[in-house]
Amino acid sequence: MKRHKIISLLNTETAAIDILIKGWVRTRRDSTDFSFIEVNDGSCLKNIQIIAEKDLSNYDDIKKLSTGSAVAVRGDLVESKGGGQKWEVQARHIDTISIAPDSYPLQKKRHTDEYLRTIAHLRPRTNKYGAAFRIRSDLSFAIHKFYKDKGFKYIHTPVITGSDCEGAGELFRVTTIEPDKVERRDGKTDYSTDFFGKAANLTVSGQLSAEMFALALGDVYTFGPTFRAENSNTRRHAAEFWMLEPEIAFGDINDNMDLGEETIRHLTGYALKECKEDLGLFGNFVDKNLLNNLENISSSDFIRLPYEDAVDILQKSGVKFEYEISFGKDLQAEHENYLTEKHFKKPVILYNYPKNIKPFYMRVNDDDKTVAAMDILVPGIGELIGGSQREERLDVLESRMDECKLSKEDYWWYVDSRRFGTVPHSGFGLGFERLLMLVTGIKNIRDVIPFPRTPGSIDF
RNA sequence: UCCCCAGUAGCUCAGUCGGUAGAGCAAGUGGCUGUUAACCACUGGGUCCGCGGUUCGAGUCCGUGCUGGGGAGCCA
Repeated sequence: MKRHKIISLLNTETAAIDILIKGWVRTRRDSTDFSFIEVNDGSCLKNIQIIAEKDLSNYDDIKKLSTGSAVAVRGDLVESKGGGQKWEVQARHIDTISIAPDSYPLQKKRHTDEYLRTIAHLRPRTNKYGAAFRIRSDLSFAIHKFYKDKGFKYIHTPVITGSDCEGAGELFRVTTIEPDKVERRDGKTDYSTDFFGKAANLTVSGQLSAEMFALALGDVYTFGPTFRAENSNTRRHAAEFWMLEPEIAFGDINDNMDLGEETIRHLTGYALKECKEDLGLFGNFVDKNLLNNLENISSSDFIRLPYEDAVDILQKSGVKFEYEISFGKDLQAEHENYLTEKHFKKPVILYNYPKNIKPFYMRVNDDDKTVAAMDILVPGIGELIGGSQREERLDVLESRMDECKLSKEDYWWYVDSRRFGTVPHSGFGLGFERLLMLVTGIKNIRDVIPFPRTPGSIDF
């Protein structure tokens, strides 16, 4: 007999005879002649209430069902005689699949996020984390749907890369050489005997590969794990995280800003529409303003501001910042927060940054001072998107690589793409966990990824 | 990596001036009840993060290490 998902039973309009559910006991309450058992199967936030009468043959066992135990219940879906729920299951048979001992760490009360992080293998069984990871699943799907509907092709870019200085932070080395057998040549590690015959690393971005495919398939995107070995200890950074990276052929910086804004607004709108029940939990218990904030983000235009104007606003704000801002300096967190949380109180797209603080591949503007970069900053999180129009002119790209002291030989294939049919193109990276933080109101990135990897922490 | 805060029962926390440990919830037992974070009574439960020091005496003060959290930098 096929098991029914609890979500479909709770959403049904009609009673049903002889259904089967399987799930985990959240709580049991005993009455004189029967027990109430609340069962959750992960298909939705809500539990279904099971009525187990004492004339069931294994009623003694049923009264031993503890929080966390697994059961299979056959019975009838009937209208509930009590308040609080429309449907309940009048049980005919309850099979105990497994009993959780009283050492089961999840109790019928609120736990702190810090404690739940120490039992990350069990935390998806809580209401809050179940909801967070259902939303994560739904928004992953929404990304694919959104880009497919726009005619973008999904590209699987490599996780292991040979280019060792993409300019986006520290790298995790990939090697098969035993640490105590490392050979040295000219004072450096000799990778010629290593698996790939040269140094290899986990990718910090699929962008360079994605650009090659944008110049072939038109509009493309990548969506997968990314690795940074930075010793970052903040609530916004993880060593392994997921990044969405679209790349638009023939698109300029304005097309790029349009796509970034549309992506964020679409995904927040999608969550409001398709994840109502789970999102409601976060609106009630995590951030009372969450739903209003998401409505505002999804329904109103973002601010677009050249970097130079942002510097001007910050300088004239009268606010005493810890770090002074002036043209040529990167914005500090306090500056970003001022713009998104105090001055505009909404997402802000900053563009045309000074070229000295941005990587080699960003397109140099006519002023020769700035590049066609754009960051999307959102309240509470900071940078959610970073992107740019790419430098498509061979001579400009090569001279920028020289300025940044990058080896053109190592990037020969990247440079090659500017020789053959080069066209203007643009793209960005969106931190998926940061998007989930925005959508759920969860304040720590470790709580929106199933098993977080951070400096000094790789349990589970 | 730097700055700040914290670590006491299974969980969340209190612990006054340095005088040898407490609550709520959870668990166990019993009772009651179409209940719904059920309720009532009773019972058990402690390496006060580790190490060292000061002191007649340290959960409390000092040093140090570890772990966790917040902020900064790096970035998505």
